Amino acid sequence: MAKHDTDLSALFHALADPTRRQILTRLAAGPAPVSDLAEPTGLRLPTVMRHLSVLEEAGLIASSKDGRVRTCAIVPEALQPMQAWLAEQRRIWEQRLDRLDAYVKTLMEEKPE
Amino acid sequence: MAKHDTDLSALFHALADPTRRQILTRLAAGPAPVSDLAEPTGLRLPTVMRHLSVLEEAGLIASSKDGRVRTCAIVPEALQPMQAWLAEQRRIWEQRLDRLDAYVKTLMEEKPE
DNA sequence: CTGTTAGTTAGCCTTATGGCTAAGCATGAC
DNA sequence: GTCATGCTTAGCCATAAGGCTAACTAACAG
Repeated sequence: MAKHDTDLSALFHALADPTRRQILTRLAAGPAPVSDLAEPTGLRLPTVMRHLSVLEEAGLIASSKDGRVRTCAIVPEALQPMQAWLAEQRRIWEQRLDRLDAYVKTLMEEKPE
Repeated sequence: MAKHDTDLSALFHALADPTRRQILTRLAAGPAPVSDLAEPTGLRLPTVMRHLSVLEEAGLIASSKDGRVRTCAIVPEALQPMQAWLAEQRRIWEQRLDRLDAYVKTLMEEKPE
């Protein structure tokens, strides 16, 4: 599979955790040091550190240390690959929507589980 | 956290696996039985079955059994929550883009790792 | 220099994930 | 009935994920 597949996996995986999405939302309000990010999660620093490195490896955040304080910030372009994937899928999926719509409903009525 | 947070986690998690994305892409071409989905993955049936149930629990596919054949189909609306989350994030993130843009670049130059 | 503050690293624990084989259970073909 | 087919279930294994504590390092503050 192509390289951007790896990117997508890392991206989706990073976003699959509520704590990490919480951190991102917090960072949307502006850059913040690690401790500030940790506080509202109720988790310990080392745990948050790992969430941060997952986010950073996925390219969703960038960070830099000034003195003993590490400041983190979101990287807005990071969502782009996902945006692209989503747009492509919706394009394909919706081409078949009419055909599928009734069909899927039939499936779900026949056998909900 | 809200209920749709659980949904989002399940959704992102389901999409984080390349095999599962491959299956979805295959299904975009139209409904298919389990065996047909398994074949191009090179994985064993039970393994594929588990991928399918992850996809189904995330609401991304629906399936029904006719005789001994289970047919699977995508559920296009399933991407909607993700689409909504993405749109919202991009909205917030990009509000700060000007301010952040230069800042993040500074961070990354200072300390790439 | 001593003490606090902010991260960091190392290492442990438990659960989840992703793969497998082997065996089971329907259904459809003979 | 018997047998192949298509899915299902059970259970094993290795690795990854997400949490923790404890101990260490690097700045400031006095």
